[in-house]
Amino acid sequence: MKERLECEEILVHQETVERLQQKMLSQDKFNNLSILFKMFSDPTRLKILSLLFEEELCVCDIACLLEMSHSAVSHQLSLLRQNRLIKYRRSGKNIFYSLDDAHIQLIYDAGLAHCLE
Amino acid sequence: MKERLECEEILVHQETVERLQQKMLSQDKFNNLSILFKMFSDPTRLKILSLLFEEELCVCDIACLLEMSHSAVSHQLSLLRQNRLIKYRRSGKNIFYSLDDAHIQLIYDAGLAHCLE
DNA sequence: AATACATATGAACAGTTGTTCAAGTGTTTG
DNA sequence: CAAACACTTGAACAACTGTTCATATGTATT
Repeated sequence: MKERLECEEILVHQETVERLQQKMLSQDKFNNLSILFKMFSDPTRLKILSLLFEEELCVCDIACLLEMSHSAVSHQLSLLRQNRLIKYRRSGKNIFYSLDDAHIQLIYDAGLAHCLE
Repeated sequence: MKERLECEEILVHQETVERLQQKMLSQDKFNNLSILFKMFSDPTRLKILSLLFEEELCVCDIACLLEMSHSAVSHQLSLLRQNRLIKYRRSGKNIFYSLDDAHIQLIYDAGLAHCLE
């Protein structure tokens, strides 16, 4: 705390800091944004999303493709659903998942472009 | 395991699964991508990045703007540096950080666009 | 109605993450 | 060169994350 005050008064580029302070988004927006990116920060969820870019799939299909238990997949789908990245529809015994929003693929693609340099 | 085998042989859309299997990226790529997105999955790091989009800043500036300890900021900067999102240059006693790659802002902006709907 | 099936959910547990505290660099200034 | 400064680093710890296991829900079939 003492550190910070010294810094603020003596060392820092005062005008720069004040200008940037105005521009900064609210804590809430940063929190929401971090939650969105958190959805992309796990390989299992990325795999699921990449599959759903191609087409609608049921839990069973996804579990097979990922070689994971239905339960593990279902938990991840639940997270993606809660955060509005995907939606679902029931068809008889199956539940089909698909993307909820075209933005999602844009975010994924922007990340992938960076990774592939 | 038994569950999965049953699924693979009886229930799943066989052609769909096989086709998607071909298309899927390697585990390595998914891992790298998840690490990249993990950098965006914390509000503190998002704040830092958003500041660096505007201009080069020293640790002290950032700590002031975020009202956080130098140490906490430095740890986050270190992570961002290790993962090549930012670079730094020393100038006397100060170390100035800046973006390492224009892609970074594209990813951030794609996320923000989604959040703001 | 009873059973089987596809998926969901809750609890529990190991592994990871982000912060703090204390101590350590490297640079400038007197 | 000693002190002050700007920043980094390592250890430690609470909080969070992702998986597993066991159980529950809802739908179709018999």
